[in-house]
Amino acid sequence: MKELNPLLHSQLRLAVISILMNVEEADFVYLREKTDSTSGNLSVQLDKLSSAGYIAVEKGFVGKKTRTVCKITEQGRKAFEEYVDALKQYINLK
Amino acid sequence: MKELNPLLHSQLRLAVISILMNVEEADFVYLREKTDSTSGNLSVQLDKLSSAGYIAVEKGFVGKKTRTVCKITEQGRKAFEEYVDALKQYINLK
DNA sequence: AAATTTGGTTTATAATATAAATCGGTTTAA
DNA sequence: TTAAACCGATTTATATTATAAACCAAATTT
Repeated sequence: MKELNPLLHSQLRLAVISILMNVEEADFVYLREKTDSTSGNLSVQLDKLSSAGYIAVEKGFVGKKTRTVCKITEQGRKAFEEYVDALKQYINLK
Repeated sequence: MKELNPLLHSQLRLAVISILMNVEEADFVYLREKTDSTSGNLSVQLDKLSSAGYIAVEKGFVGKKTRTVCKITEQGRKAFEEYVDALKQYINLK
């Protein structure tokens, strides 16, 4: 049985990647709301995804307020697709 | 986003349940080989599945040797199906 | 200008997964 | 026989992970 990439096999990180697969980009606040997570948890998990090269994180400003924007990378896309592929072995999709 | 039942969202437990979904029953040694896990790890995870009522574990003998046989329960089946259902939200299947 | 809110990071704690050590019994080989 | 190696499995110790609590700097509100 194929292994399930542990970086993606985590509810919050998977949710983030899943969202980022379907949008051009998403900011911190949006991700926090969509995933219904705490800022601390999200921050940590974004760091992990970013360190792995699965997402790109850019910090900027909107007016005077900071804004952290995330985008999935090509590597991230690939990892996600492989993860889904491995998962199919477990959940036996028709 | 629906939550992913943490009891099933674990590589080894998911593998076990996935196997048990497709066979009438399976013994400890078979599960250990199929999942390529250690006895210790498997034993712990079977306990958790069993305590949750997701599998039924029976200890018996084959000749003089002990044999631990596992079967998925109705509850386990249901939990697995719900898990797969929730997962679909994340992996966006066509 | 104090209090509150916003966007986020750091750090402490709780939960989890995993492997190492151990156990009761069996078979094998001396 | 009996000691060594082996088998099926459990217990326990350790490493890893996830999560929330506490915190921080800047902005906004009162």
